[in-house]
Formats: sequence, structure tokens, C-alpha cells
Amino acid sequence: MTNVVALANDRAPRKRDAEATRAAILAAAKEHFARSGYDGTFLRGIAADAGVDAALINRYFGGKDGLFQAALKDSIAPDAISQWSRESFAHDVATMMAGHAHQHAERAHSFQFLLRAATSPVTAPLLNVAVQERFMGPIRDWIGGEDAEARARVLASVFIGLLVERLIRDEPLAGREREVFIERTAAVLQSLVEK
Amino acid sequence: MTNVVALANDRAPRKRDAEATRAAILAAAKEHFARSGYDGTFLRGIAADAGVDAALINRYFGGKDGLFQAALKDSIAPDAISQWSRESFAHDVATMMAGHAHQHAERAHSFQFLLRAATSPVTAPLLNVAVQERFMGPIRDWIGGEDAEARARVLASVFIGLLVERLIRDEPLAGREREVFIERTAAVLQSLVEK
DNA sequence: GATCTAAGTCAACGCCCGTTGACATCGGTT
DNA sequence: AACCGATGTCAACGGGCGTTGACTTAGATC
Repeated sequence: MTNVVALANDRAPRKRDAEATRAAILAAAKEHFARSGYDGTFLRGIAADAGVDAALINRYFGGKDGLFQAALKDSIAPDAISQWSRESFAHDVATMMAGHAHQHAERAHSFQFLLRAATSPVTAPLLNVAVQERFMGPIRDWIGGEDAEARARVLASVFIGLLVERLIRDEPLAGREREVFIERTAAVLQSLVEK
Repeated sequence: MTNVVALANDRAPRKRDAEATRAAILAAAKEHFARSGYDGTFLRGIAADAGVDAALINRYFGGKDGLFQAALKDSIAPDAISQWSRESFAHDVATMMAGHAHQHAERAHSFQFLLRAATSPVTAPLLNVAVQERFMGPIRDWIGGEDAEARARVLASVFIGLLVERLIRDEPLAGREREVFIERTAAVLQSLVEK
């Protein structure tokens, strides 16, 4: 009798899948790190959520630090920046920020992860490098023009501030207040894009 | 032979001073919590900085939790927001942000402390209340004008973002980059103050 | 089917933390 | 001077963490 589990792929079904378990560990790690920070997450908890033994984390990621760095890299997606529209990005971002954080759970989650990373001296240097390479760099290139570095820094600050305020206070804006918020925020963002 | 140590006060020199040691512990605790967060600070480290035994912390504050709460209460200081100058505040704030965080250790520390408090589910509600009452409210009243609430929110976001960016990356700006950073940041802040 | 390697498990070690209770010592009181 | 409570010290315990190495087992290869 052949294996009961689904098969039919060119590869065998193989219950033991290194890539799959590695991904499961990484996914659980991202959630734990986002929710509880570096110090507040325990490898045993991650392993339990991933359904594996804690020792496997060590095998795949070389320890807690390595796991954190892998999760960090996975949480910063630089690809979307270069595709931003120069004309509408300011309004788009402002509108997004005015909405529920839940509507963008994915981004909110990974950003929460980053924010937690910023608050621990252990992880702050790692975050610094990651943000520089994968966030500030693309933004700098994207806005271009003179003094792109300094302007990118201000822009990144505003971006971060909007996200943090969103996280601290999740109540959505409405009515006229929402309009004004979007208008003002878009104006700020736009002013930093312009040379 | 009289005591060698300085005396001559109306009070005896008294090496054993409960209030003084309590204050020393609290001061050290605030610094440690601000720098390293709740999980990252160790009572032995605080005790060492305060020059006392770790067991005393337990006697005076009833444990690490009690010490943290005491430090939190002590870190929510009355604000100087109402005394900001309408003319120079934008440039003042921008200049402050461009400098070393160390140069404004006091504010930076208490802000770091509050921000780290957000990472603990226990203390997060406290932070929300503190931000609303001690920060958003005064800012709203201070800027005044139409739609003060919405504008205050954007302003507070920018403020928070600048602080977080500073937290992540402590390298100071210099030269032309610094000038541009200050100029742009001041322009953003000023635009939000104006009606 | 025998075999060998990768994938996963298990128990335990070592470390460091917060906390505790017994002990020492200072300082005011009588 | 004798006393006593408040103040400070000390050593140790219990627990939880990350990490390790030996062991087991599934799955591919022949």
C-alpha cells in the first residue's frame, strides 16, 4: 500500500521537510519577536508554536541571535519603495495612516517587530544596519536630488512617527478630522520629496 | 577624636539614610530601565550603581515590578510644552534632534523609558494614558486654531518619529547634512503649527 | 532490503536572574 | 552604658533560559 498522505508531486511527500520547518520556525519567530520583543520571547515558545523541538532552532539558525537576524531581514521589504508613484505616494501614505491598523495587519505586524527591535540595546545595532541598507538606501535613491540623505532621514522619521502613533492609538480618524489629518500629512510628505 | 567625615550640619552626617538610598536606587533604576528596558535591566546592576546591596531594592520597592512602577511614575514629569516659544520652537526642536541624544540626556532618557514601557503589555495602557494626557492634550491646546486635534496628531507623530529615529541611530549629523536636516525638519514642524 | 545521511528528539548542563531569610551594624532612646 | 529598631550585608535557593551533544528515526540511494 502506498503512502496515504498526498503525493503525486515529482518530489515525495516527505513529512520531514527542512525548508518547511525552517519556514515554520521563522514565521513563529516573527510573531513572537513582534509581540514580545527580543528578551520577552523564548525559543521554547517559538518551537512549540512551530511544532518542533527547540534544539532545531539552533541547528537551523545557529542560536537566538541568528534567528532574530533572519526574522529581521525577512521583515524589511525594500522592493515596494522603488515602485512608489511620485505623484500619489504622499496622499496614498497619508490615507493609509488615517485608516485602521488592522487593515494593514501585515505591515503593522512587521513594523511592530521593528519597533520592538529598536527598544532593546541588544537588537538596536542590528536594526540600525538593516534599516540603513534596506530602507534608508532605497528611499534616498528614490527621492534623489540634492541632499537626498538628509531629506531621506527626515522622511523616514515622519514615516516612523506616523506608524508609532498608529500603533499606540488605534482609534481611526473620521469625518473632517480625518480629512485634515490626511491633508496635512500628505503636505508634509510631499514637501520632503520635492527638492 | 571627632569624626573625620564632614559634619557641621544641623543634622548628623549619618551614613545610613533611608530616603537617600531610596532616591539613589530610584535614580539608578530610571537610567537602567531607560537604557535597557524592563527585561534588560538587572537589579544587581542597579544596586551596584546605587552603591547598595540588591536585597535593599526588595525592601524598599517590594521587588522589580514595584521598582519599575515607581520609576514610571517618576518619569512622567509635568511638561514644558506650554512654555515653548511660538517663534523658535520649530528650529529649537529640529536643532535638538540633530544633535547627540546625550546632550539632552534628561528628555531622551524619560522618552526612551516611556517608549520601552510600550513594549510590555502590562505597562502599555499606562503609556497610552500618559501620552494622551501629558503630551497630546498640551500640544493641542498650545497650537490652537482650527482642527487643532488633527494637526496635533500629525505634529505628535513627527515628534515621535524624530525621537525614534534618534533612538535607533545615535550618530550625530554634521556639516551641510546637518543644516539641511534642521532646515527641513523645522519647516515641517512650523507648517503644522501654523493654521 | 541494507545502508547512510539528514531531520528531529531528548535530557541535561551551566549560567544568571529575582528573591529570601538569617545575620551584622549603625544610631537614636532611655 | 545598655538596648532596640531601623538599615544594610551576605550567601544561598529555586527557576527558567539558551545551548549542547548524544540518541532516534524517517527517507533517499544502492
